[in-house]
Amino acid sequence: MVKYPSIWLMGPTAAGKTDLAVELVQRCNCEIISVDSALIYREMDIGTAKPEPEILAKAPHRLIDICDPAESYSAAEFRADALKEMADIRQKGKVPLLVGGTMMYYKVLKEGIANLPEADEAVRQKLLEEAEASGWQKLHDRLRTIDPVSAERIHPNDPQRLQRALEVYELTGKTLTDLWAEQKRDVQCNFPYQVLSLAVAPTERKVLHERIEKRFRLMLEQGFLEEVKALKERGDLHLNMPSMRSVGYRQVWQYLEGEYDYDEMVNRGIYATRQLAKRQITWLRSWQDLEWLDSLNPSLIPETVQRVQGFIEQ
RNA sequence: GCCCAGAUAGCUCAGUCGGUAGAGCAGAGGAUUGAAAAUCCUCGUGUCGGUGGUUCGAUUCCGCCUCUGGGCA
Repeated sequence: MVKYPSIWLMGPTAAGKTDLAVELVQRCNCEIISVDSALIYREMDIGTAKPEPEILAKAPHRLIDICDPAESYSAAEFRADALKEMADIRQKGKVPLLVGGTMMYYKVLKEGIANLPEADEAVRQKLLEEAEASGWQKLHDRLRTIDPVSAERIHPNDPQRLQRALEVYELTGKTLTDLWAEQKRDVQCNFPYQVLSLAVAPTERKVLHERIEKRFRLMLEQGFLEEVKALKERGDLHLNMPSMRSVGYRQVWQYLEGEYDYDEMVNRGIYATRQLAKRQITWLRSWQDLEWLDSLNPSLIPETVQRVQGFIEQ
């Protein structure tokens, strides 16, 4: 099978992915696809560190501003959307440059995803009510009887996965374990791209922490509070929606609700961002064939341009 | 100047009726299949402010000192 080239620029939040991508897209024959579960939302610009309109004008990003904050999106939808965008870019004779920090999206894009039912609000609500009435442990016990393999893997304290496993069974009558086995059997995951996996990050964690703090404070100066206030005033958004659970948005929302004072909100926002970065790095540590780039390397841009051009030409 | 209350993990604090101590937060490591910026798991040695005394043994009791709150002058 012919494999087309694609560049994946990964890395933790605040590492400088966007800046590097903007340089690459201007010097190499590629187009950007955003791989970011928060940039998909309209009306969420400051807190997501969405590139400015002027930047987007010279370096267009696909898959940003594709959802309303009241909507939810998923890794499976991302896979379909990204494959479409990649094919489109390829047909223009260019190379897809995927940029972002949502590691699960990358994983699902490359490895495929089982044919599972999509989220069902009614079923989720029912399971949630059951859990509130008799506890998640009860639901975990039930999962153990219908799908012991999944029950072994999913911790009783992990409501999200527990709810999902039971939801899938409720909707299909099949267990997650069986459906995953079907996915393996099908092996229809013919991902037609060769990937250059790059990850940007400062070598030292301390440096990343400083950048995160500085950026969060800058967001507040740029009017992050007002942005969240406006979202809150729409009246149709809630803290249990994926959009409003995003790092920073959740903490500002809770501050606006009076749950804690301003300084506490700033601290919590910074902590949440650092913790996000840590989880992203955990994904990257086990990523196959990853090439690390140092955010602080003074010749980061020319070296990366050269690496990317070399990859595209081969 | 006097009186009272504190001083224990990076932060906020609990505790030891005398046998060298533990929570939350932070931090670190890990997991990750339609919410993934989500959700979850694991990880706690620190001159218990300093210094003398009592004691087999003091972070714990007593004295003095230093610092921080609060009160009285």
